[in-house]
Amino acid sequence: MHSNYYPNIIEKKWQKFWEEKKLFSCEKDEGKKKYYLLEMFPYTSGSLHIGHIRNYTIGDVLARYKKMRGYNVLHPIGFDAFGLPAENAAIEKNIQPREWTYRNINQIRSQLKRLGFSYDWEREVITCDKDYYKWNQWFFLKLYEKGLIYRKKSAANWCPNCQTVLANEQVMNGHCYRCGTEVSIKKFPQWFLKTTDYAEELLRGIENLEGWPFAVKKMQTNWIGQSEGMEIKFRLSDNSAQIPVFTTRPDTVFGATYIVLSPQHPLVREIIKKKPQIRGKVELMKKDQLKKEEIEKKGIFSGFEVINPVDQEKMPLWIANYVLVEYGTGAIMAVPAHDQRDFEFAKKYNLPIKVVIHPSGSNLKKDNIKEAYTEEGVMINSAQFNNLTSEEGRKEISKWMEKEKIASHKVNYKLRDWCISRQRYWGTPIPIIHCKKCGVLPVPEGDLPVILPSNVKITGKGGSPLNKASSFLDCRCPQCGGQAKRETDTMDTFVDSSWYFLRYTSKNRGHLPFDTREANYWMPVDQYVGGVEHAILHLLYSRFFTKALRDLGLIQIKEPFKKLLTQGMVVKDGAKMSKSKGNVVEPGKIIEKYGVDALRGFILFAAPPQIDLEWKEEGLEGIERFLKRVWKITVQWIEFKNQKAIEDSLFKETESMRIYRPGLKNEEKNLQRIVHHTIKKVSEDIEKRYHFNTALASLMELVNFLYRYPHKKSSIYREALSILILLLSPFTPHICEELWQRMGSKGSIFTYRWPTYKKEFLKKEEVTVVVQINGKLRDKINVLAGEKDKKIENIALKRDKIRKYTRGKTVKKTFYVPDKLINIVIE
RNA sequence: GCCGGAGUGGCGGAAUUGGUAGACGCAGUGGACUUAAAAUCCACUGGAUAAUUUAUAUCCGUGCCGGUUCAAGUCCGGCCUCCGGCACCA
Repeated sequence: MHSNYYPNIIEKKWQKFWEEKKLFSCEKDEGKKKYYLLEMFPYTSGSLHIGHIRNYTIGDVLARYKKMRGYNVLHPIGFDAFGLPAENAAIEKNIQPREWTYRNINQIRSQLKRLGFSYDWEREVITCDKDYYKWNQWFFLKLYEKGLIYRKKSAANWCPNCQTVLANEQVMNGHCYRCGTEVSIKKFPQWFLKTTDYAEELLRGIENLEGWPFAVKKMQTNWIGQSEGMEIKFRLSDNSAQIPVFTTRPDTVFGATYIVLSPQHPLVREIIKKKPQIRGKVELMKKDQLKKEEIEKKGIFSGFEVINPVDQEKMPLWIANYVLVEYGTGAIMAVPAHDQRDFEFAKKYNLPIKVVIHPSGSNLKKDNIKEAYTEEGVMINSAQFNNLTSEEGRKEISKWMEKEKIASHKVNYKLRDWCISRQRYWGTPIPIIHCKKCGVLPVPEGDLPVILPSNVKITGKGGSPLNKASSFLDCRCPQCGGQAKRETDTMDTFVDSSWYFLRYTSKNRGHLPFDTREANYWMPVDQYVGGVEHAILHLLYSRFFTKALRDLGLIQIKEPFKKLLTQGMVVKDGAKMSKSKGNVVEPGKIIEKYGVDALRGFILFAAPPQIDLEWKEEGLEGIERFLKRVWKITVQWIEFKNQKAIEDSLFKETESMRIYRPGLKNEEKNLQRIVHHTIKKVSEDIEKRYHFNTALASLMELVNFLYRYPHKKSSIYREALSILILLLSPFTPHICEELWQRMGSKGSIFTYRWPTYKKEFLKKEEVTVVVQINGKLRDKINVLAGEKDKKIENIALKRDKIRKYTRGKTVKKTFYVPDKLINIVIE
């Protein structure tokens, strides 16, 4: 046994021990309180970097802590393995995506094991395994049956040279990332999940997510984007068609001076039939609108007129690029006086402006306004609604329009249905068959999984690779038995990650995606830890999936993640660590030099988890120093004792250490108080605030105190030491396990209970009270704790330093904060 | 433009409910140990002024301006800067 601290030796030893003893594998146990801790599983595009390690270290501290608190902890891990990077690697390195992916998985898995995280490896999930993606297909069928999946034409980025679809991140300034050709937009049928069916529930559910960061909830709320208003029916002056429009400002309806259709609005097709001369312009506008950069407003006059149903006024009908077809009704009423966009458009095309809202107390003239007045105000030019405030106007006009049957109340969402089609190889094949005779048919459940063929050539050119794999493509129609073709789209990888947390709950899951009884025991995830970049999509899709699966009767919960912790990035020299910036730190080298515990300690100590972490190697040295100090005082103590004495004195009880004892000497009482204070501080920092940095700081203070403590052979010192090791163990588990065993324990430290503190031992007998004169610190006095304010005042007023200030003045008032501070107000 | 978040020493950060601003650590300075270095240990370490035999004393200080309060990093009003999200959503 070495008397020096060699992290690499002890770390490997205990990692092996934990794995062999299956210390962190868990089973459903109704008699025990469960705790499901989940970290976002790694994407298998390379090896782990410091950011991952930060994520998993945060989770690991919580998992180990909860275990010591007596919870039945589920702490699983897996691999998010489908996706575009594997195809890119296939093209660049001439390697099969599967081979490349599994190589990465093996690499990451061995990294995770070398880091000693407390995972239950028996529950591992790999999303590109057929046993996993089979269930993506199965859910697809179930949701299809329920009418939650449909197919429609939709636009995608298209490279005309490579003849392939591009993901947004493959489009660089409007050009193909591979060949540099200008990217165009192509429309073709794709598969959609009806997330909008759940828009309202997804929105309302946010309110109940008490353990989620406010910022994430806000982002999801904005993303769902609910707005309430009226749908008003305008009609063409020749009565040939109705044009419903959505507005959140029915109070401005008398101010509408023209109506605008999106170029993609269905009515535009009818208009073109009657006015073929605008066809070219409209087609051009449609194309322009699909581009992201387009900002200049452009319009085409349709030649038609529309009647405003509230006053029968006629107004022109325009087609313009600033109206989106996907939102509302694809048409708007334009109120240039009170909407900035309409204002700009009206100015450009010389359209009338009609003021219907005044700022209260001042006048607004249509000829001299420079921008739209979008605030609240008082109504004018609005018939019987004049002189109402805009707020009242909204209510009254809405009521009146509903009565007149010209409008109805409407709630709109920005949230769109989720397009899950990807024209890619490395993903879950969508289980659909296209038959010329029978049409679009789902693959029968018994035929699942539809296996992704291997040895498909990935070239990055000429559409989806599956289109060229005839063994995959050709099949029999499940209905007529004739020749048919398989769907070649694969699923968005976000489908994989929308339910993986359910899969983890069951160990035996051969014939089901997960065991419902297991899922009902373990779910919801009590604590989810991951990057804030997933604040919207992944978390929203998972919430959607959970609700959809609940409606399929597969689970009982409404929300998948009870608490969410979003950790900050790891930065170095002021920039996010990335290969392109050349500031990546190689974790393997750090571990070799300092050990896993020092790396964990640094990550946890340098900043609270929610904020960005600045990588500084000097900081690691500081933690290493601290760990050596812990090592030194413990090993020193062990050397004082013979092994027999250790066994006799220690670890008789598995509950917390005794360190509560009456009749102690002063310095012992001091030690007792500091130990109890540290227990409280560390427990609360972990549990209530995730402030691991301050928890470690208080442990450092305890170590500093123990360093100076004179009676290193006393039993209270031994108890303090063992509590220190227990409190430190979730943060730096390996060194603590080693020291714990050396101190004489037989079992793992993680089978011991977390220490608890007693309030009575937190109290000081003597306290330092700050004396302020008019709020400024002037003196400090040491007094017995719990003294009355009058007594403190008397003592303070007798002090020389204080008399200097009070001489010749009168004391007006004093404020006393018990055992802390007295403020004497003079003159 | 809209919606969030954040600004504290040379640096990372602490101050949890309005009550000693700067815990803990890094870096730095001085000293001990050593033939020497590393390691370790001890002390100091926000700024300014005064004093220095000693102790210290006074003022300033949490992005800026103002307010509330006996007391403000913390609360209120108005700005500035940075970071993140959304963005022609009617």
